[in-house]
Amino acid sequence: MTNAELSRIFNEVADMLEIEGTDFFRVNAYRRVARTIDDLPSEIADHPRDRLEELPNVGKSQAAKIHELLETGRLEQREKLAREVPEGLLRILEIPGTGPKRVRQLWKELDITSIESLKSAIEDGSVAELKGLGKKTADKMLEGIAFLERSSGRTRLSQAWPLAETLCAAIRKLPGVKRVEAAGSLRRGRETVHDVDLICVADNPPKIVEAFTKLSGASKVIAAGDTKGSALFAIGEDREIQVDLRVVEKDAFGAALLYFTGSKEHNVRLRGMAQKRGWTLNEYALTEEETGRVVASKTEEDIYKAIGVPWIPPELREDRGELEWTETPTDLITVEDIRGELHAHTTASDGRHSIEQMLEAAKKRGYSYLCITDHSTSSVIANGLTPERMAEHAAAVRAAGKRAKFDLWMGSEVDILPDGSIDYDDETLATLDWVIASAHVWPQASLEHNTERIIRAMRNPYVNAIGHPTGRLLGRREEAALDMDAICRVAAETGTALEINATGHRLDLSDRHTRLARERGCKIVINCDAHSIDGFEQMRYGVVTGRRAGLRKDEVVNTWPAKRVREFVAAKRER
DNA sequence: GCCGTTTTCGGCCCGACTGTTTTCAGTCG
Repeated sequence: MTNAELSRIFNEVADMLEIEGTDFFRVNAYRRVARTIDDLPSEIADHPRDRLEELPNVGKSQAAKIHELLETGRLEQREKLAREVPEGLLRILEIPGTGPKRVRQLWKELDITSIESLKSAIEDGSVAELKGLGKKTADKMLEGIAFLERSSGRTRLSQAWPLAETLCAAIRKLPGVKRVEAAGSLRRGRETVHDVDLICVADNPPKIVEAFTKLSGASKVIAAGDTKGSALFAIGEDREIQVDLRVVEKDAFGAALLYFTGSKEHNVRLRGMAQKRGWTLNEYALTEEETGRVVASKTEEDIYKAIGVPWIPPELREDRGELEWTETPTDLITVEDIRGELHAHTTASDGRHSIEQMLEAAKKRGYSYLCITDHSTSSVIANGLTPERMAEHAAAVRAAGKRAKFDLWMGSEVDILPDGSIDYDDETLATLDWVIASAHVWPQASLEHNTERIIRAMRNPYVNAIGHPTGRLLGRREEAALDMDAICRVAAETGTALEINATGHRLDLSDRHTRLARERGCKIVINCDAHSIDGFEQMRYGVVTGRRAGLRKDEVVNTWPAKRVREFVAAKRER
């Protein structure tokens, strides 16, 4: 049983307990276990069973449940709950604005156990007659159902980030606005976000909230108060995402930014540390409890400093030990550290732009090198290059680099075939400056087979990096079953870099796997896998993913000068 | 149900907003 499956079960048990009316804190304990499991870099099935209790938020009782699930694939408690709580209620719980109390009320008083029966009960007016509800609440539920049906799950960072930028720019132009920044999971760089949180300082808060709800792209206003507004905004062709704007006092900006950036767990711990000093921390300020004196509030730095911890970069605010740091790391990877792109396609295979156009785009970004890595023979759909076409392409690439006086490299994104062999022979590979090996098709195979396939590729002396190692596509395809620990060990041993593919729908490696790779001493390369000149813009998504793993500049191959990258390639070939 | 430089029991975040309420409950983040 995988971590993802276990975590889903614990969350499901939490939902069912909550609908049953269980004490909130007990319910929350299950959610915390789910999160702990979700965060683990390695499979919990491989953990020593007698040490489960050492995991945070896992006590005796939860350890026994994990054990039961791993041993039998079942959980007695969950099955008992499932007999009591109809499955459809879990779906109803997902409707925005509908929480456990309402779900329980609908169930007990109207015997509603599915979205369908809820819809008809709303339409015949019986929901509106329930105590504490009315027509407005019922109508909101209908809208919530519609929202649920057209926006499945979370939105990719690469979709939410540009929207946040557009909205911030528009809000900055409103009269009286002093400052506006994105907070929330978007600021923390999570691969997907649930909503967008914006924090704003302005002269006339209610006016700004109102103007915000009328911005272009706002499709529905959910709330508009004196200091807070919520609206749905269109994203892409058929998606919407909720955006919350909070207007705060100038002096409270730091406290608000900290509070609304989260994570919840980071904030809870930070508040605990403040409490030990007799202070309280909320979205307005860090305050001395007895006197009400404001200790700090204007900037995040002030607040952290007062509490006695260094400023923590947002991407690392996940309560994974960061509050025990004595100083802020100064060498965490940034977009400015990136010196070149080592994964780019041209019209020779499936890219949209020519060698020259890609070269110009790289130059424009201030890169000092670029490697052209078109597909190999087997990627037929991507117009992969036969060795003969590849040789011609290489000549064109090298000539273009010479003409432009730019350090343009010839490489390949070569397919890892199902048996782990490489699509070009060694003689062909030896002509290249840099080789990324990627698995593009994942035939149904065991974890052992998949792992062996990647490891075999890494043992090839000409393979310098593994592209998008797990093959996942956010919201569309699960990562392949792989023993990532073993892969990281062999990557470190053979001098093969693992890629963080920065493409918005990949982010593969994930932050979690990047953390594991760091622990195993692997080198990382952050690539845009650019299929057009716009593709280079995605670098920031890869970089924040790395930052979430605590990735340092020196651990990232393409922050190095070209000479050092060439030495990295040469070192593996000489082994 | 977990956790502990305040503790093995008693906390565990709490304020904004909405709707249905005449003083508050539910939801959300």
